[in-house]
Amino acid sequence: MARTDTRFRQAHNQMLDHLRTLPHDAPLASEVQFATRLGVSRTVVRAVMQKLAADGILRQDGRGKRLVRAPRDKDRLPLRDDYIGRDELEARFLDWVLRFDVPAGTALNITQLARQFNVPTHALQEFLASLGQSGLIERRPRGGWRLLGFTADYAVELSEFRQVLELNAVRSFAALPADHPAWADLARVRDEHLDLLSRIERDYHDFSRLDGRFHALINSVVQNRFVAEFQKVISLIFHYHYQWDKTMERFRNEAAIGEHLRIMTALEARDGPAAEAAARTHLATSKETLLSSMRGHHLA
Amino acid sequence: MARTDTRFRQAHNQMLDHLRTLPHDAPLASEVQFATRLGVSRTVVRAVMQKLAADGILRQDGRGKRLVRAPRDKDRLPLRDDYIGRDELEARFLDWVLRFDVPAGTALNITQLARQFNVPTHALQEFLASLGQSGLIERRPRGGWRLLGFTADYAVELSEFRQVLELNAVRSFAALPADHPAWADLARVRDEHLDLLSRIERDYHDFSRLDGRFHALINSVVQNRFVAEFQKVISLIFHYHYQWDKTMERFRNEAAIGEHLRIMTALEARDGPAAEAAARTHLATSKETLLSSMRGHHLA
DNA sequence: ATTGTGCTTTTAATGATAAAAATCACCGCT
DNA sequence: AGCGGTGATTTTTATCATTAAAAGCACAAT
Repeated sequence: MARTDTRFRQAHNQMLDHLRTLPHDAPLASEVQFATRLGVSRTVVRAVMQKLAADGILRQDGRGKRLVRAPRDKDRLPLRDDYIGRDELEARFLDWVLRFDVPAGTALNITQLARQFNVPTHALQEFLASLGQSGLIERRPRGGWRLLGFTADYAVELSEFRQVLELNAVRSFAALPADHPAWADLARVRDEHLDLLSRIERDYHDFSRLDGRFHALINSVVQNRFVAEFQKVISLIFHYHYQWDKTMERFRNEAAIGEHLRIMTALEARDGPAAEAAARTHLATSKETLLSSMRGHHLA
Repeated sequence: MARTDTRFRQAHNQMLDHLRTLPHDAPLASEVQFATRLGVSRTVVRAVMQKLAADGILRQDGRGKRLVRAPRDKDRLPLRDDYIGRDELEARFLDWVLRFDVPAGTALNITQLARQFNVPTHALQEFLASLGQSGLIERRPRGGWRLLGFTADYAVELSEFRQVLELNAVRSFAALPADHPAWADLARVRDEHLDLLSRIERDYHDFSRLDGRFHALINSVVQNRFVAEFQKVISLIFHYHYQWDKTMERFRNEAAIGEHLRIMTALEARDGPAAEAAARTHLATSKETLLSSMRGHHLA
């Protein structure tokens, strides 16, 4: 077969919902209006109209379209469980790779993966291609894909790259003019750190999100699409690993809060070099945590 | 139809070439040996063998395969002009985008582009997806692709990103131990600069390649797959723009050689800060050149 | 002039299909 | 038994025809 008619079915059902709100024998809006309202092309609207006319729900002659009878529940078209979207696919794929510790060098099987993730093979192909630049995946010369895998090497290089980007961001941050809105954000995030620190015993789990916000803030002062793109990969991977390594979690998080605070204090004092040094320390810790988490997971 | 049989045809012709070197009635090697020699799977070898047997060129019963008659020229299978490879596609695509100055926001037409570049639609899809991270291209929500375009913004951000990476590389370079092989490479590249400078009047065109080698050398000391990946994009784009902006080319190149030499002198003196400063100057010039080249091209 | 509809053309997502690779099963020889 | 080979079968992936959806065109009605 070809394209799914999911769009048609959804539009059809939405149209039923709309018709139900209308009084009997009411005149209907134009095709273009419906098209924009439902977010589909006019072709789909026309197909829906025709179906509805055939089912005796409305009558159409030219532009004089009218409601004939109220739609019933059995008029709805069932829609098969749809394919998952791109973001969902990304999440599931990374989860699979990282959680099951797929060995480096594994040849990926498109068909099998496509079934596993419930996507058409094409979508998977495209997804893998888009992952190409992240260095996790490689195209085999004679077709097929190979998972390069999330190795220790990879983690080291990722951390170093992260360090390059983030130290640069810290330097830029320290040089911001006093009236830049980022300073207000920084004060807010600092308070959140202090707040979390006061109740760390109980809520140490909340650190992961705060960590994400902190690094996002630091990097936000560098307006650069390439940096932003990589930041996505980086935060994704670090985020995933934080989820597992539960050893010493409370301790690690408390220490990390301290390191964050030192960076922020130095920044607020406009002391660039001190901020850079503090950031360097923090990133080193972060790298160590990532590596040890990998070692632990690998032995498991 | 399905997969092309290009592989089969190529293997077939290669096999003919091989058979021609053999004496009459000679016994042939095993299928596996041919498979590895021709770089294809055994299935293809068998298909070729069968065809050759059907054409009366060889006789096969079990493992006793023998040459029956020498192959003639008309036994060769014609192979239709094959699809172009990935690198070729990349080159052509960038050439198209940059040279024809395709306006930002243009919706790309897969089918048309596939015809234009002589690739199957699928290959193009995959290529566009792989370009996703480069920020030149965007997936439209309801299918299709949009060219974000090579705008001034893009050039600025690319240059800044390049600066972050390359300054980091320069710092690493200055800190290398004295016995690192990169120092020898540096001396060689420096001599090449001096050499080109002495004959700049005539050979100023040769600078583009030397420039590429210089920056590649600087970045080679950072062993990082992410850096390497981006370096590819960066050098590609800068390379393309160098090709057009012919204004003042001789002057620009001479000046650039001087800037390169200053960086190298500082490096050889192990003066990190001086090298960084020189690199900063050079990258600023480079950025200006790129921007002005774009302005010139845009008005044309 | 604007808004709407009927009809046609174009485009891209999907599944079927065939080529190629990988795997299995078995044989003959040492 | 173990190695090197062939025959047959089973995946697996690149390509293409097909169809839903979008875009475009011409004209009618207000």
